[in-house]
Amino acid sequence: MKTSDRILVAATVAFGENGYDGTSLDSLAQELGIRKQSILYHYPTKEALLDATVADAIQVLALALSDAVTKSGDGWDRIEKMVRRVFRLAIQRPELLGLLREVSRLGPPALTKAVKDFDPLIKGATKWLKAEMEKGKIVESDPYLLVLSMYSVIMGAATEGNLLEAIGVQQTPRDVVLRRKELLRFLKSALVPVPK
Amino acid sequence: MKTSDRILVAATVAFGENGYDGTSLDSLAQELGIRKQSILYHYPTKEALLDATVADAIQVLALALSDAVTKSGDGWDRIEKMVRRVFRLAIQRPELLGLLREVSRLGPPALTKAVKDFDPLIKGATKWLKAEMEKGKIVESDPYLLVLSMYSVIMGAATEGNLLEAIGVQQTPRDVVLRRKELLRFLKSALVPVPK
DNA sequence: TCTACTTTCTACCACTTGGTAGGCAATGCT
DNA sequence: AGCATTGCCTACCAAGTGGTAGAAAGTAGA
Repeated sequence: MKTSDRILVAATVAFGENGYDGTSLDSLAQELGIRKQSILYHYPTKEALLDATVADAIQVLALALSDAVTKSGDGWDRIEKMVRRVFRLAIQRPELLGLLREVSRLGPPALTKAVKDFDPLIKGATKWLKAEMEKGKIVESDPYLLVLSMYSVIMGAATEGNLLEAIGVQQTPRDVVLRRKELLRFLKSALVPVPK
Repeated sequence: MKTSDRILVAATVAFGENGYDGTSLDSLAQELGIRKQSILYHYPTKEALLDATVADAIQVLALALSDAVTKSGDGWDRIEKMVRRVFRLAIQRPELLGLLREVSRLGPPALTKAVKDFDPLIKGATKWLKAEMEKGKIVESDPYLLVLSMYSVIMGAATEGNLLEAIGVQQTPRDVVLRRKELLRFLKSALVPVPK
């Protein structure tokens, strides 16, 4: 693995879990067994490193989502597959979603760039939801607000490992499955029209 | 207002918006027009200051919730009033919820203490939900998971001001009301049993 | 082998961090 | 008045911050 990629991965984990301000280039370098100046060779500033991790995280997320889209039908089936896919990502690489949340807290300029990368995804989802609503497969409502609601639900459920641990909630795979199931029931009852 | 209280308020805002690591005692002091050492007189360490802000935030939140409880009936009415109350808090003092989210990211030891303060609230809510389920006023499901789901939904909706702003979503009072309405519809369809 | 280029390193630097030591004025009690 | 306590201050400090300058080591092509 190339050094620049190793740095990227380690930085994503560190920024996602300890926050941007909570991560020093020195500690990052130590973790990687290199000097801080080697990091600054590949990424000229700490902020540039952050931008790179965010762009990468969004790309990974977009890939996962488009993968779920191609492998799903329409209506509720697609939403369910997307949620499952994101949950899998949240389990395999929790730092990715943590990083995105961190960026939204940091605000501009990092957030502005991130949103630019993310916008096509949101636009696509909104358009698709609108079409599904017209077909009667999804409950009529503001699709934009719906995307945002779903985003926050999924993000919340996927990034609360720390909190759950502190509360004393078990974190076995079985429990994660249960929580995902509950979340899906939640979403389904809110999105799927009641057959008359 | 006592200096120690002024420090507490300013620290809550700063920790909630810029994060714990993103807030320096110097900048905090400058904002208040005092010296850093005056802060350290009232709160011996930065961590002690954090603990104080968290304890205060939880107390405010608990008060708001118990207020909503006393002014509400049962079943869905109570949930709706609680959500409205939390939303009002999120608009008036967004830093409070931001701080709680920050603490859950920071992990122990701050999180451990916070959870200890928070636990009675969760326990109470769980117990109440259970009773309502038995009365058939709320959909049957794991009350514990339900509390957590609701927590993340509300928290997400309430703390995403930054993100919405970056996306370009309007933030006028009217828009906030719309989002709250959408969230309530979301929760209601998931929680209230369909009358047969 | 010489040379050009890439990569990583050592050596610094100015600045900021949380925290200590101790002084000094105001306040209130005896 | 004398005196202790409270509250805020100045003066420091050791450690850590992101970042610069430039040397050394490897690598590949001529």
